[in-house]
Amino acid sequence: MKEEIQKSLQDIISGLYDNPELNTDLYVVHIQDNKDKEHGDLASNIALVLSKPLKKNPKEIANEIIEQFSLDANIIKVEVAGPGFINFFLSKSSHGEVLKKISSEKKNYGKVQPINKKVLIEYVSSNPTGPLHIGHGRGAVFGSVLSKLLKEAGFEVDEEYYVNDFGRQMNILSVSLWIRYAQLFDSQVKMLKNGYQGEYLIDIAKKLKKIKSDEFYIANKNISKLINSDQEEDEVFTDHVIEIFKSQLSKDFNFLRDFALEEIIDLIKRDLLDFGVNHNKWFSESSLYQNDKETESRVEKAIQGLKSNGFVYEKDNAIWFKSSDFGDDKDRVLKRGNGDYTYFASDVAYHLDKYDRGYDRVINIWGSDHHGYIPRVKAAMEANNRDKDKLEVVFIQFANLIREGKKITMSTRSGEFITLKELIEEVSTEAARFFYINRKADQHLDFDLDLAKEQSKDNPLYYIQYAHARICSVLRKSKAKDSELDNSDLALLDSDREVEIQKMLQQYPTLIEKAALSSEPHLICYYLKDLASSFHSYYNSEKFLVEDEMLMNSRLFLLSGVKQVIHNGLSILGINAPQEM
RNA sequence: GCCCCGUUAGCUCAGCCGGAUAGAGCGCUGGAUUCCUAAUCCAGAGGCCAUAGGUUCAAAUCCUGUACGGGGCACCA
Repeated sequence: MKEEIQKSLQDIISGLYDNPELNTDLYVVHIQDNKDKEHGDLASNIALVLSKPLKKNPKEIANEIIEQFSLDANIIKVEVAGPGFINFFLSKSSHGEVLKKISSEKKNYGKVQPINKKVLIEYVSSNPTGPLHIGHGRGAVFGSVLSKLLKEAGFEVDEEYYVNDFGRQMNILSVSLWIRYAQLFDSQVKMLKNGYQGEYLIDIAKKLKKIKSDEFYIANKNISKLINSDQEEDEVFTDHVIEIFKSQLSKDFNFLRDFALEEIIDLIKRDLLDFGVNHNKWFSESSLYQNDKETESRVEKAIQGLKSNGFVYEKDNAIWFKSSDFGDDKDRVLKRGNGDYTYFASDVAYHLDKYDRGYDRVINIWGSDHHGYIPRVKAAMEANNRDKDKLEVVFIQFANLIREGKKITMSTRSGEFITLKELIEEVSTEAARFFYINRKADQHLDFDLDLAKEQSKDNPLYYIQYAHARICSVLRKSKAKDSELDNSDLALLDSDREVEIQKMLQQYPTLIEKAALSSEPHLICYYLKDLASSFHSYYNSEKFLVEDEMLMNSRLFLLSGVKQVIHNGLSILGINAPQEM
């Protein structure tokens, strides 16, 4: 309906005012939904916009336009109001079209035809050194909902997890695992101060013991003494221990590392799956460093690319990238003085790889603490002759957990964090997903654990789900068949509440499109709350199982539309719409 | 110092690609259930949209400054 009005207005103004001085194609007619019923259903501000270029009174323009506008069965009245708005009044029966559409499209209502565009969303990508904790939860939900949303908007989506399985932290993880393992034989062995303290490594150590018995321990027993001499958090000492381990265990050290890595990734994958998060691609950082006999690794190639464009230099034994040439605060190190590549070096190679895989959009979902990181990555893309604007980064602000009105404090040090798994066990996957996504991503979020568990209208998720369950219940009792509802008389749905609900249902596809384009899935939550609220009002004001079968069927038809849209919206959030509660 | 983000009802927050009288939930006050799920609904009170300018026919919305609050600025990952 909007599109039709827009088109005919566009035709009218180009007919009336188009001339060599004024190209009316430049003025896009905007049609808005009106809040106030007095103003009709839809309105256009085009006369106000054209007032200046035409040097004419907007009301006069509006009147000229509506003279040319022809009414039909759906658009029953048009008028000029206020400073020059053109208001459109729709017939009550015209609102019912949306119900037929929903009824025929069902799950696909709101879905856009494939647009043949590919998008890569990289998210979570937490270090594989321990299980996911609640700090990762928000990004995880956001990424998975955005993925569903973009699929709904017609994109082909890949969801990727970048595994940081390279470098020093992997070594520390291996050492930590060995210590946990050694502790199974000698409880006197102490964990490194800088080691990974979490208990999950004990479980993994037990598994290791099952496979290797005491083999690794006996052969390297002497290291325990060295470790126990660790008294303070000294990075140099930690590196020293790593070196000893590497030389003494040699091949076994790699085994240890691979074993720990595999176990932890397994843990992460299980947690994500329980949380409704499904990455279809897992990208290993260390693969960027593999080189075939003939070619250099992707990291070396990436640096070579920067170098050949003249943006690399050497200083203090390190290799630097001149990111300051592209607006970054300062230059960044690619390869440290000790010969190690930095994380940034990996990231340059990784992003080049993403670009070269042929996506139309590349989206990163990062914790907001990484925002200072954008300039250098974009600089690296630019320096490699790639379009820096292709990379979109969404920042996720941290979430606080609130219990009994108070913030729960955590320290990631020493492993005292609440895991994602514990959160899910406490409040359920669905509540956790909803509460994480319910707020704009770049805003602080207070996650109220008590509210998430509450079963009342104060809990917005229950409120929405309850609306769905209530409708299911009515439909069950009515025993009405879909085919009967399809033939109901839509003109009977003419009360204010009924019209309002039909309008809301009509807005759903626009909402999905908007949420997808702006990467703002929280809009779905707000929409669903509004829709549920309108339904609950309606439910309390009308009776549905009435004698008059035509009336009953038309009302039930409306309810089934609401039900379908709640279902579709929740499914994008990865949340179930219950038949009963 | 530099860079992000915020400031809207007592509280928690929507709205922000400019549109007509600024919204929701909680809390507060008062009401609704012989009936399809009261896990619900209805009504009322409650606002200089931080502040000062600017752009515009029109600003909570766009631009600039200021104040206050949160976060970030590694040869870490």
